[in-house]
Amino acid sequence: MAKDEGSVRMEKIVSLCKRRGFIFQSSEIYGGLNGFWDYGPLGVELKKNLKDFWWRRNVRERDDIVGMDGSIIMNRAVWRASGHEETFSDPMVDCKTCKGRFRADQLETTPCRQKPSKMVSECEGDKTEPRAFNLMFKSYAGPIESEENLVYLRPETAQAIFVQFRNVLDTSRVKIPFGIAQIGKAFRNEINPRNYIFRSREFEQMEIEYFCRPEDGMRLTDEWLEHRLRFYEDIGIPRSKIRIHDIADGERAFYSKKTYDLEYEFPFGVSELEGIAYRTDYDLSKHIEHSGKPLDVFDEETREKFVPHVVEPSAGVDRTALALICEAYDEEEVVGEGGKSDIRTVMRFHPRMAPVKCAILPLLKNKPELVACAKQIISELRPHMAADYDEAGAIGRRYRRQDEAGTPFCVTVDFDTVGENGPEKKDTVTLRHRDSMKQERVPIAELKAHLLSAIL
RNA sequence: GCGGGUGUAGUUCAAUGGUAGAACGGUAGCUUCCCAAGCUACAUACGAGGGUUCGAUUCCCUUCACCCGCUCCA
Repeated sequence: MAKDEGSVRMEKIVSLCKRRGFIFQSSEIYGGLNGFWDYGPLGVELKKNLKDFWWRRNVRERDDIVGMDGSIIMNRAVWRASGHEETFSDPMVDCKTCKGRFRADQLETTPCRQKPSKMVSECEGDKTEPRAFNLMFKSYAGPIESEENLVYLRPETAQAIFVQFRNVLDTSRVKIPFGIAQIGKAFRNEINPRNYIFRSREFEQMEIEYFCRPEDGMRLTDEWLEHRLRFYEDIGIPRSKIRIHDIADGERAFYSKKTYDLEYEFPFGVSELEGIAYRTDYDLSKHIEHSGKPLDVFDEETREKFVPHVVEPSAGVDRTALALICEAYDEEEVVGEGGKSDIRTVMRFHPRMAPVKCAILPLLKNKPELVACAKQIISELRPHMAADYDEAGAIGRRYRRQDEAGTPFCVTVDFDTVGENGPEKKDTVTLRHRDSMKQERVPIAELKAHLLSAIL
């Protein structure tokens, strides 16, 4: 069967990610582990840029959102209250006819609800395939592997925010409406991880729980939608590549009154990057019920207490990083001076997301004055941005290397820079632009400001 | 989870029942080199385990991983 365009493109992207050190298979030398991935030197920079920018936009640049960083392992009661422990149990089969739910391994011994003379495995009911609901990884806190010590790796980051709601409210002088933001790992024991890093068993989320008055929930959900779409544009994912999926009544989680999924057109299909869910007061109410603690707030206007409602924009870090990679990947035909053409592979990251912002290249490595000058320049840039130094091979080869890494700027130090060809061009360098391949002459003194303005 | 496919240097591929070649890439050196294809040298691979065999990268089995389709995605 012929491979479709998306598969071919995806294979090229996967290959480049390995070749250039964006993404590796976890524990690869031992054969890997299904559903787990590592980020290499370039990948970790990309992911860090994404998280840092998200944090800047949603925490640092706003006065109504504060951050926190919850532990991955929490008291088991958290997951009882949230409903995860109950819902994520053993593989279950639902019967659409009698509405019963049965353990898949007990179908032969469980009587049918409607025809108790028959077992579930024999009745006529329209049954689903067995579904494994318990997606939570288990471990034990403490040396004894006992039921009392059982803990879960969190399957979502949100609960850490809900259970610390009171502490944040009491210590940070925030007032409704306000949000708590968090970036962190979550774990789901997915039955079949798929699509490269898109669905993995260990992943990172960046999400906000935005607490508000009940009457503001719907409006704020729409406001967050716009805000989040702007974010994606600001990291280089155009609005035209994002599909907004307004989840219909009946398809949403039962506690949600409104949910938007933001989906990106990946080469393997349109898939979710982020969900913006109006979760009402479901989560806080559940924790009030289970913990017995007052998680409501006092309304100065109405002189009444109420449980805040919450709007949750929840984005997948790894999925967004993959979207950045997919969006950036480009091949273009370049015709050289001799009429010879070749394919240039270039990662067109937004400069703000690019793993390396700038590469400093001495034209020749066996000329000490060029090398010394280049090293001086990079030492001045390094406190301000990720910069790379490369002296190996022909200059054109080095440009192409940086193209595959997605480095937006290359700075070349040549004999003019060190004043060998007269004083006019002394202390200037060639600034080469990744996307256009155009070059300009820039004074070294202006370099830092020039680059910083482009990558902010 | 089911079905199909694929596993050989970093990547993309080749060959072979007698322990493997290439291209690109990488490293080192040469080079007044500004868009990969100038020169020289070097390094690097049969996913793992078991079986058949005098001998297995090749055949068989198991397993792991990846890809495609279905399923699933509280």
